[in-house]
Amino acid sequence: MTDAIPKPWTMQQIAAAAGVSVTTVSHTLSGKRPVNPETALRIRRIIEEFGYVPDAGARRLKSGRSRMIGLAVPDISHWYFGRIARGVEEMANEADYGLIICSTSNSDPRREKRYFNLLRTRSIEGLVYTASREISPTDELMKISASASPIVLADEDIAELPGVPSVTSTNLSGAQELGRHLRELGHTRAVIIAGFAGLHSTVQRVAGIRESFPNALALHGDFEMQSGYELVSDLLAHETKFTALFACNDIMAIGAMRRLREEGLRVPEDVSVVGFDDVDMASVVTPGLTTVRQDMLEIGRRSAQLLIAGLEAGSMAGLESVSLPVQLIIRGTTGPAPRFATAV
Amino acid sequence: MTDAIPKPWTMQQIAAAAGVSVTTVSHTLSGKRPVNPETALRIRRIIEEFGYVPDAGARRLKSGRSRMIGLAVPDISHWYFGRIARGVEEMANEADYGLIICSTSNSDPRREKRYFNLLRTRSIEGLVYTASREISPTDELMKISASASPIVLADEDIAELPGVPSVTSTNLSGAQELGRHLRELGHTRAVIIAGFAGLHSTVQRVAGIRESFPNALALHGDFEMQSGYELVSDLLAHETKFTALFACNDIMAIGAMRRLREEGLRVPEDVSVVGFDDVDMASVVTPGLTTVRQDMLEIGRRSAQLLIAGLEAGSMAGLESVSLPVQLIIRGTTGPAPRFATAV
DNA sequence: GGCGGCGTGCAACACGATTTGCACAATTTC
DNA sequence: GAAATTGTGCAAATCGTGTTGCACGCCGCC
Repeated sequence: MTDAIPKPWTMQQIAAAAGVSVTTVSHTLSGKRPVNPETALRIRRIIEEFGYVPDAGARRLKSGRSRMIGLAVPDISHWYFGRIARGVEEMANEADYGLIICSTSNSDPRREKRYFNLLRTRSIEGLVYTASREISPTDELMKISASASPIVLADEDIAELPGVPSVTSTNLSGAQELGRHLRELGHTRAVIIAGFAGLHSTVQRVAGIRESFPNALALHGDFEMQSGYELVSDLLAHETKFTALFACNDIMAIGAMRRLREEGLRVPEDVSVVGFDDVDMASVVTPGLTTVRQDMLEIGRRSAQLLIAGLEAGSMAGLESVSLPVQLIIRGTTGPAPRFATAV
Repeated sequence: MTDAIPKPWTMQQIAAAAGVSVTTVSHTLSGKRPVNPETALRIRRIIEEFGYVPDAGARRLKSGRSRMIGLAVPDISHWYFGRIARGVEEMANEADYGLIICSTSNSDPRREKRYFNLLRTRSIEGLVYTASREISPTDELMKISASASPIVLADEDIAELPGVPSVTSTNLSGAQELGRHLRELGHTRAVIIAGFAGLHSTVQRVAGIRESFPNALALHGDFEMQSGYELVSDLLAHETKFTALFACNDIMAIGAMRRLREEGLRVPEDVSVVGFDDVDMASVVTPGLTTVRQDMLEIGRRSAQLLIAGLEAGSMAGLESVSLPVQLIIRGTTGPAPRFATAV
């Protein structure tokens, strides 16, 4: 055991080295009682020399506060959730909280339970939760939120959880703007590649588009590229006629574009395509994807802010949900509706 | 305080409700001593009913083990680091460890110190560290690794840290393959958009390319898209002649392509472009980017595996660094060298 | 019947940091 | 000069769990 993992110093040892009691050491650190400046200096020097840091577990046990919050995301390797994570991390750091990120693998119930247990074991004081599919009433989330645990929903609103504040984008108005944009270009037939049917955000986006295209055909996918690709295949197999395609997120839009192109259809000359989110890829594909920009970083920040505010207040009651503005980004995938199509 | 944050149950309370001592409750949970099956059942029922979960902090304090590991990444919102994170998370979960992800904001020293302190405070038992820039000898990392703390380097090898195991890709052979590929296409003049000069991975990649293009011009960027864009601008401003461009990562390659295209240069007809990593964007841009695929997920997994093995063994000594194979992915950005250029 | 062994449970301590009550000295105040 | 105040430090209790030493009752064995 030449390279055994080192044991950290205890306050006891520091006190012994300085020739004082642990109380004095504790007080020099917390400043809750005056300590002789001379003694304090000696103690500080020894702490510095030893590289002593108080044990977090013991501290939490005594104080009841872990100064840690959690973030549950379906898949941290998605840019989209990565941005949220970064926002949460920024705010947490600013408020001097640590962050535990939990990848729930698209809401695998076993993992989810595990992560909610972090809340029960007081490893974390609160949780920022991002849902990727609909919430069923039997969910662990329902149980834990019913107990007034400190939870904030990021990026998704769940009607079944009335006491839980949320931070979302104004999905409806974003989709409305997209609809109007397509309308102004002369489009009359639009299809929708939607997300999960039970998600509030999806419902809102579909509703927004339908204000301009009341009877737009809507197919439901899973937000992944493959899904956009396959749903377009289905549409083509049925010779469905459309000049505009709205995907509920950019990734599906990009998958859809690929399939359209394989079919010999040009974007935007034959079909205009729009997405939602403005992920990093959206500006990189050619032509650039017309979409709606959500500020995921800000969603993360505000969620953390809300959660921490609740923690400091000792209660989540009275926290108001936030809805952030979105921005229409017009790039190259939208153009005037082709003549022949409007004539069909 | 109608919605005050609820206090969890203590083992004490469970014991009282079951009419036994805490010892008996503890033993029914741990199984370290036999408990009357009848009593055990009663206790288990009450635990279930109350939703009791043992306090993690107290447990750690007593056992000395937190069953948590940390992951430090420069920016969690990058797909690249997100993949690593997911791999680490998968393995950690499998081994029943929790994961704390720390975004170091491109190695902001203040944050880094904060995260290394997680190690010192025993909040985490070990750390998977991914570096984004060179390590200077004064770094906090040097200090902490000198104390034989449980650390594994993911995605980067640091020569100055001899005792710290690492998990990397075979950067050299990947770059060699790229070089040979370009050579076979008839290219003779290549430029290199490199990464940070102090990174081992960058050094290896540049060396690999130079085996085929001994005097390739090398410019250093920061791995971001903007940097690829700007360095190509510099090259163009000097009317530098080249028919092949190697970027040390895909993102810079994509930035470079954008600038080339703005200049009216076609990819791959006028200039062949290759990247490194095979990020998700690489297959989405048109034409698809020829690159070298690294298995970031596996890098994450193996790093976590290595770290956890060290933790279970009680020592990091004797753990061997891992080098994972890479794969050449030929897409549309590479083609035969143009005639006129080879004649220059 | 005495003895050892086994099953079962309890009281008490340990983990490391914080906090409270108390003691002792030095100083100030009337 | 006695009393009150302030500064400084210690011992001990506390947080919730895990573990150890010990006790009690029951069985079987000689």
